Amino acid sequence: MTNDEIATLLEEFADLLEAQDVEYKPRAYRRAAENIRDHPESVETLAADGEDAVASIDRVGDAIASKVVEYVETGTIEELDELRAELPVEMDALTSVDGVGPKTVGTLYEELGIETLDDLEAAAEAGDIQEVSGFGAKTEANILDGIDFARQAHERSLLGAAIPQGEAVRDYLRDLPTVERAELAGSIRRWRPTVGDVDVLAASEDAQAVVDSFTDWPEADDVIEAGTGKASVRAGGVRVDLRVVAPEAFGSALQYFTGSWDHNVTLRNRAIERELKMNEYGVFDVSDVENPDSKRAGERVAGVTEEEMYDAVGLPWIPPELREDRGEIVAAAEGDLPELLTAADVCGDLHVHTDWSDGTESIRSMVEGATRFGHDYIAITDHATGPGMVGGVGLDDADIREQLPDLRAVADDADITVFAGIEANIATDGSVSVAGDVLAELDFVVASPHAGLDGDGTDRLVAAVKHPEVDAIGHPTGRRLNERNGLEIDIDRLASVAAAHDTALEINATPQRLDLAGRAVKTAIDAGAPIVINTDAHRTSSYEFVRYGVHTARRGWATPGDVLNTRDSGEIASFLG
DNA sequence: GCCGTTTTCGGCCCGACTGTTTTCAGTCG
Repeated sequence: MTNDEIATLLEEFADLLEAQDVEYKPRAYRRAAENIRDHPESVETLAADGEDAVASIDRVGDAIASKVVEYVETGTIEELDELRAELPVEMDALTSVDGVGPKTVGTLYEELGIETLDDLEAAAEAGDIQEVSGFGAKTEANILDGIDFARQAHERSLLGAAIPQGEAVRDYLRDLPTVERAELAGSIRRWRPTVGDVDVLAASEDAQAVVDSFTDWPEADDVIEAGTGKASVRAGGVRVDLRVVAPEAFGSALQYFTGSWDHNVTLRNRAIERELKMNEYGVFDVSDVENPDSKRAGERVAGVTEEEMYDAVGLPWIPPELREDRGEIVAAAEGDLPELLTAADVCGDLHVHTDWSDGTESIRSMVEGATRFGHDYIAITDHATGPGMVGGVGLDDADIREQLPDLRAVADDADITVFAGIEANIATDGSVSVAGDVLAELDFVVASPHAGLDGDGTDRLVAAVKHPEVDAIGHPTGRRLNERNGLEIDIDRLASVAAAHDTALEINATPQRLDLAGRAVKTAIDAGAPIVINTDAHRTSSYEFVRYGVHTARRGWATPGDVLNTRDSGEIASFLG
């Protein structure tokens, strides 16, 4: 039972309550759900320790904690079942239709008995929906339009898919003569591993012209809505939201729409303490204002740039990746923000495959590709055979010894340093799939879990960390975004052992993985464990994924000094020696 | 239902857009 599962259940609870016009509770359930989903430990495990342990999670109180424990123990929540019986609808599916929320679902069930997407489609096609009070022909047509999109997976998009789309629309907007500035905003600017949509912000004196050009964007498949200051389109299965603001409010809008929500709440409270009001239009001095509730009351003291916004509340600018309300505002106030690493700091890739295992290119081709990419060194780490290596892609000990002379020969010719390595498998008992004397002949050993990727993996990984020949743990949890959650790991314990044994923990930059995640990276760094950012490239075109790893590291507050492969090849060699 | 260097009771972010409305409700971010 994953945290995500529990969170989804609480969100259904919230929707059902909201459909019945219950006030405030829905928000309480949603905030609890969000914090449970993001909780670093397994909430199922917490629940075994009782309600108090669950209630220790922020925004989770006694009532919700007892429901979570009930769910973990019995597999069901009585009160939720009662709500479902009163409103027996496929809430998740129905609310994924654009413009349909819990209240609409409630009304359509009461009036027309609609329970499923199929019911909804049939009612819309029959013209029944526009007969319901409060609904009209237009609403009915919009619902019909949105059903197909809702049926297609309404999963969140991978950052690796959303970023290229976002950058394309951003650059398209920047090229418009009416646009002064354009930036991505929202979770994509914070580089969250998955995003619900692409948010883009533009500064212009002529909002209507920008909206018109945006809806004409050649890559847009469909226009969802278009107003005077904002518009939404679908492009390649992703929803892209545009907002246009006046140039003098670009900084405040960018700050506001970048979020996170919790970061902005903390920031806004800090503003209130200083008799300031902070919103998407700027920072306003309301110390002399009788009614500060109106949205632009008081003298405007900031808003053109983000730097100005933070400066107005006595803070330095905070990088978007840190804006998750995990202590960044306190750190900023005390001058303790980390000097985050950048893509330019990374000078090598220590996890690369070739056609000796499941890569698509030769050793030489991968080395040349890395050279063109600008790396100073790489480690060739083909798969060793072992659990999870199906179809004979993995190298056995004899294969590894056979590959080694080839590898050394390419290395001798190369313009960059080439380390001879292997990606060994970590079995469920923590053993490593390659003989110790073979590993000892290699320069770099990354050990990774590839099978049995559920349950608690801490002991398993700790055993691998302690192995004398293992230099790094690859994709530690084994998660694949939108597919599987991977191992649960006590990252505190793993990291402290890793620190003691000088074993690096990998941020695997493959967009489907991004493993470790930012929050775990921060814990690992705090414990003193070295981090290594690798692409796990199976072809030369994948070297560019390194930026997703870099920004994941930034989400974990990483400085260049925390990351192994910011060091030059000589320093790497001595780390390995 | 949750939470508190304003608080254990009385508040909960708020503005834009849409569609349906005679002044607003629902959705969304």
